Amino acid sequence: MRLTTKGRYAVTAMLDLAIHADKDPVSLADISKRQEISLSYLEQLFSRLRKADLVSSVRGPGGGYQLSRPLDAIFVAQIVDAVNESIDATHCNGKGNCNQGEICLTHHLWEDLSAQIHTFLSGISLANLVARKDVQRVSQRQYRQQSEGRDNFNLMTDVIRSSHLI
Amino acid sequence: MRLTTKGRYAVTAMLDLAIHADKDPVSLADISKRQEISLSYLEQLFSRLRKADLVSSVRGPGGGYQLSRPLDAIFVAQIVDAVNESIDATHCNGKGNCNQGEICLTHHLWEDLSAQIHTFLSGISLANLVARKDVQRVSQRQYRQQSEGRDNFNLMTDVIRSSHLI
DNA sequence: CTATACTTGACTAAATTAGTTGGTTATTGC
DNA sequence: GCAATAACCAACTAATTTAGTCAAGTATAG
Repeated sequence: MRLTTKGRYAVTAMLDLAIHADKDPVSLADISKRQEISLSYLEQLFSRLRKADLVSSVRGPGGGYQLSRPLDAIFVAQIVDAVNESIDATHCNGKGNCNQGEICLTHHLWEDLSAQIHTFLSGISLANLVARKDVQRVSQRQYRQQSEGRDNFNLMTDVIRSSHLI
Repeated sequence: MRLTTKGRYAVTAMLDLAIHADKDPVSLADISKRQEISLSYLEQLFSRLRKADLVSSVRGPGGGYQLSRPLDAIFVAQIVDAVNESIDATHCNGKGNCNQGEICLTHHLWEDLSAQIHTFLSGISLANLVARKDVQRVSQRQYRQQSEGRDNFNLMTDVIRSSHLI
């Protein structure tokens, strides 16, 4: 799990897609204008998002991209993973021949930590973000709907429960 | 909140420090050998960790670095923040003159998300990691002690409660 | 006085991020 | 059929970040 501006661009673009998609596909040119991300950079990002099966494309005039799944089935972790090469395993990769019996403190630690963050971001869906954004725009308060809020809370407690650190 | 190998190096080095510090300071040369991180790179990292007041230094022979606070008062988020320049605010920074009334979807979204992760990593202390590491080495199971586990769970539920997304 | 080890700064190489250029291919509508 | 649209694709460049090197210092223990 790597977390840089690249991931932010991807999440932002996907959220833009989520917000502006009713039925017709959304062109990258539109996203580019709205979010001020260069078109060609978006092309690179969406190439990966498509390979990760998070979006599907429609060619030709009136074409563009569509989410390939409902809002509540696409999670921030998936988006970030799709555009970032996974973090390199460094040094003694798999071989286990690390120095003086310390048995690779480096690896296990960060990989676990990384998994934690991954699990955390797997708990936040585009639906969550859209809901938050909508409400933020409408009234700045009064979000956290009954059903959505409950589902998310349950989801998060599961995340917590399945974590190893706590 | 940025999350790259740089942060991993810092967390690893700090954990090494936490494990090998009884009373005497630990030299970067030792950490360098054990964790296979170049000495000069460690020097750069510890320069920042010192400025962030996470470690204190002792010069001269037998010198080195010591944690400037107890294990349970140093959190992963602080370490990562210390070595990473904070993520750039991009485009319409503060001015609010974003395009066609969208009022900077980009910012608020990612900054909130970023804050979430920050809060999450603020819940994991060096003490947590050391405990985990110890137990992992001893028996691979049977961690999650009574008291520690409870404290952490409470801490995390607070984190969850204070979050805005869920 | 000397060895140790932190401290500082400038410099370099590699990798990643971000963007550019210049195409091609598929599709729609006239 | 033809023109416009917009996805696709690859190579190339610039900027930034990461990682490491080099070469000075300064403080201190013995």
